[in-house]
Amino acid sequence: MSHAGYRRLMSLDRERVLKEAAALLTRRATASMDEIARAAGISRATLHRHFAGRDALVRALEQLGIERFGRALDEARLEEGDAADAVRRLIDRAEPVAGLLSFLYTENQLFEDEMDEGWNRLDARVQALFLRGQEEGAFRVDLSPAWLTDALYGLIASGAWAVHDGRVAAKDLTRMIAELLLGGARRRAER
Amino acid sequence: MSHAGYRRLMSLDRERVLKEAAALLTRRATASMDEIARAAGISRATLHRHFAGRDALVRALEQLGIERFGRALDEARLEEGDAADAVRRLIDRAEPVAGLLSFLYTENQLFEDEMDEGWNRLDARVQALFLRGQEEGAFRVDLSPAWLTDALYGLIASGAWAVHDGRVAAKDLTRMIAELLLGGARRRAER
Amino acid sequence: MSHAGYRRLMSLDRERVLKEAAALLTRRATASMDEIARAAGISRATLHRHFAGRDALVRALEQLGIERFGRALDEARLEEGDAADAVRRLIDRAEPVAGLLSFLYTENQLFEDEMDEGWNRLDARVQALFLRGQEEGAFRVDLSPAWLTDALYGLIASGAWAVHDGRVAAKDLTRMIAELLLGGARRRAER
Amino acid sequence: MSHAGYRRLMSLDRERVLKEAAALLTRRATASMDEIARAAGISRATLHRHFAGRDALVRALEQLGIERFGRALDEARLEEGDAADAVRRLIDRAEPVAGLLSFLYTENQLFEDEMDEGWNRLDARVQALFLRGQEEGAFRVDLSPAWLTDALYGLIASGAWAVHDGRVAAKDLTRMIAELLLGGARRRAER
DNA sequence: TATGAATGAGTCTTCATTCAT
DNA sequence: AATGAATGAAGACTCATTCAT
Repeated sequence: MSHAGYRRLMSLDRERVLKEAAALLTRRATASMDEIARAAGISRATLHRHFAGRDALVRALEQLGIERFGRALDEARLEEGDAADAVRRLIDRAEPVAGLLSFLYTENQLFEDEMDEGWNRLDARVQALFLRGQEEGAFRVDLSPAWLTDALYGLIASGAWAVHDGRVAAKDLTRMIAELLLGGARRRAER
Repeated sequence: MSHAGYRRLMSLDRERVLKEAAALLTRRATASMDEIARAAGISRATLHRHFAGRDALVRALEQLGIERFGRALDEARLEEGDAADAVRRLIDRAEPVAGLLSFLYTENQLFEDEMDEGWNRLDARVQALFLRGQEEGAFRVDLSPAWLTDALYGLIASGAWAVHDGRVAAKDLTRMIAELLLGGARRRAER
Repeated sequence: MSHAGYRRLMSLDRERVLKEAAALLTRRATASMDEIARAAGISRATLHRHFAGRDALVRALEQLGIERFGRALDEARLEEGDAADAVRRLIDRAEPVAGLLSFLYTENQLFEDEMDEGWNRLDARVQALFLRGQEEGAFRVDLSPAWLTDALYGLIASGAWAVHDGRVAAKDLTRMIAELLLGGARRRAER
Repeated sequence: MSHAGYRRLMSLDRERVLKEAAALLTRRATASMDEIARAAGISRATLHRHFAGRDALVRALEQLGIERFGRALDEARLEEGDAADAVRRLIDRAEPVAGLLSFLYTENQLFEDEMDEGWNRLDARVQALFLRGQEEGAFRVDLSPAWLTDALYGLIASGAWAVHDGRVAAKDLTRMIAELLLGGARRRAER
């Protein structure tokens, strides 16, 4: 087997382990390295060979989260068409990444100040969407893009919990988040 | 000092420790018993005398959280006046409890199914508020009270983070949450 | 109240506590100071006022054990009459002290070498009884008085367990120990 | 080294640790996990890897004690030949296990009722020996097999102590126990 | 004197990590 | 490269003892 082939295999393996770790840690943030290893079907020692330590694993998950959220933003084509529709697409695509991002957010309270560069870039893209909506006259301007962005994250997170706990049907999730974020709870005169 | 005085002091002491524990664990959910004890200015052993173990401490915090949120609901007078105004009062009062509730929510993933009776009662009161708003024609009916309730929690949580991270001014918090929850991001025709 | 009266009261109290401690530790050698205090109906702190520490308590129990066993020897009138009958009386009187002595024996493995003077005196009295029996021609001489003494202790201890676990009736205990110790298991030609 | 070799080593290792633990706990029942680990030449953590906790270790020692005592019974060939001779062989073989059994007996006061099945089987074999002796007319019938069995244990235990404390010579032990148990202290007319 | 409260010292246990095969 | 074994470090918990009232 070629050297490249080897590296490719390793990479696939690593990705699989990462995926399992994400799935497990998303459910239980305090899962031990042992549990993670077992969930991935490898030994603790091997897990440590893939990721130098717990921190390294979390950092790798961070990259995974950024990558996934980045892809979600790409797929949502934030710059195209009606801003409200773009928000709807964003919610739809971002929702599967909610658990992972939520875990990373909680986990990284420690490293607070050294917020990842990559993350900031993605965050800026979301804020830019809300800014565009305001500039186009679609969104109100008395709520800052930064707040609308944070609010979006919060709604996605609580929406994910609501589905997980069975209080909201999975198929309604995107619509409920979008409707609330865009239109709010108050009844509108015209609609 | 009288016997009653003694008992009162003990109670105050316990409450003080609990408060410190809440403050610390809200900031860092993984704080050790040692850190908690030091934060409260007592020894680890004394902490263990007050609360039989970590679980007991968390359960006591649960009661504290429920008590505080209950008081917030009382003070917000949910049954009085305009439903939208009641929501505003609720946000204002609930916001200081956000951190604690958020911690408890995360911590109790383990005990998931045995959700506290007391908590359910409080949750029902919030849902009842949204239902009243819908019945009075103030709130839209295509978003369930359960979801509006979860959304409120999510917005309060992300709002608290936004303030904590300096993205939103503390004094604006209540208004921003209320405006978004009630009116949404979309610009209204009439305003 | 007179000074002597005070001391007398204290002494009574102390004795009662000691008795409770003996009863509890005989059952569970690892009982904590807390349990002992509660069994005696006083606080841990008060227990510590009576006995400077756990060691002091055990030493006091040692004295109690020696005193009780000494009284048993006195009551058995070891020097009087038939040696075999004296052994029977000894077993009968010593049996209630068995638990306490057993506890002390186990507990004092640590202090091994500094065996109590008082205890040695009592032990010597028992050995003297067996020696007398040998000299009078009643007991065989190929088993040393020291071994017969140890054997007696062992049989009393296992007898106490057997009663406690319900394998032997309490009323039969003295007879069974005495018969075995004196006559052995083998069937005799003449009897 | 082969895989089988690996597994065999592990097993040997575990057995060695168990042996050291038995030796230490027999001498001092309150030895800490740390001391046990050091006695076995491993770290506390490794000890915990071999035995999930103190309870698990004690339970493993229980199995070891049963196994050893069982082997002693096998080697004593209780069913063969003269019952008295079988008792002598039993004492000779059981004596090395005395310390361990004594420790287990004391330790398990807590679990009292759930006496081990395996142990009961062994106990029954000893009782059966005494019953056989009675049926063959060799042993007296006014002392129950159950009591003779308990008495045997008690004599072995006190004999072991007597040797340990230097009151009886190790080489005489078996004979002294056997003579006392079988013939008693009283001088026989015929001999 | 008696006791509720406090604590230092120690034990058990778990975890992330390294080692040796 | 993968893994069973080993371990240092750290956390939870308990206990005997002391303090302050």
